[in-house]
Amino acid sequence: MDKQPELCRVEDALNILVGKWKPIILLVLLQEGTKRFSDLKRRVPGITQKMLTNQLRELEEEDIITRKVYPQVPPKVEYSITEYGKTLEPILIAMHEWGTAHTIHKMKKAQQQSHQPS
Amino acid sequence: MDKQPELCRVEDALNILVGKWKPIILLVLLQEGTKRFSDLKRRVPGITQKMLTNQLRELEEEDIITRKVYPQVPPKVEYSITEYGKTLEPILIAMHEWGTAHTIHKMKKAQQQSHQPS
DNA sequence: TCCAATAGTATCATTATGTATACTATGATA
DNA sequence: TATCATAGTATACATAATGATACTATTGGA
Repeated sequence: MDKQPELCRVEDALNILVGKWKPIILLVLLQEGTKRFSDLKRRVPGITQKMLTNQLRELEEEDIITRKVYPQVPPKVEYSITEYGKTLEPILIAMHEWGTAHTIHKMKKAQQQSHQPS
Repeated sequence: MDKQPELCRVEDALNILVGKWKPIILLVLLQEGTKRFSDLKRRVPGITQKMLTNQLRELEEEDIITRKVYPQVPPKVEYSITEYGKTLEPILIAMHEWGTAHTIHKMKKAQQQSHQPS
């Protein structure tokens, strides 16, 4: 009856980390602290306003970041990691390390193949 | 000039872990060992043959799993985690634990909101 | 001769995700 | 009065990911 739902909890972490832009947004906020919208946009080259807004809203919805609006003109909005969001840091770092090692792994594999053609 | 490429290595781990089905496929293979195609299909409810094939091919391409074909009729193909693939286990487990905690976090939040309506 | 079983492909439809571009509000400043 | 800046929203469009369904090859057995 019960289809091993416990195996699928990984998805919950994944859904927060994925989206082409979330990891880098989170790493920037973790490593560099609170940032305003336009600073984030500059810090994440290539992202469109729509996607940045979109990803920030999703992260806010999950309590990973907070959004603070200053009632000024021109507008000022600051985004920060929450304490809860900081609990993701070990995963982010583990993934970052694995990702780096994996990039090297792939380079080595590609080299071997160029030395030993089929 | 250089746009902090090191921040994006997370993506490499992510690209292997994501796809709606990869985490559960990997967890099944890690926890239950070698499995044939049809067993995996049964073990991952809801996946289509196309997606299972697709995800397995991508994992194989990255050296995370191996594919062993037995020249029989009807065909028999076995999939296993590689030693290299096993290096993903800590991340998978960390994500699984975080995901479980996060599910609880969301439940509590939902409860609070039902007790304190706006 | 026809069917069953396994491990797939092939084709098309649907959704999700991402991009491009234009547009808005406000008040300070030129 | 026109222009700038910020933090968006709205709209249309393009591409990629996923899903549903039907189909294939092989050969031992009914």
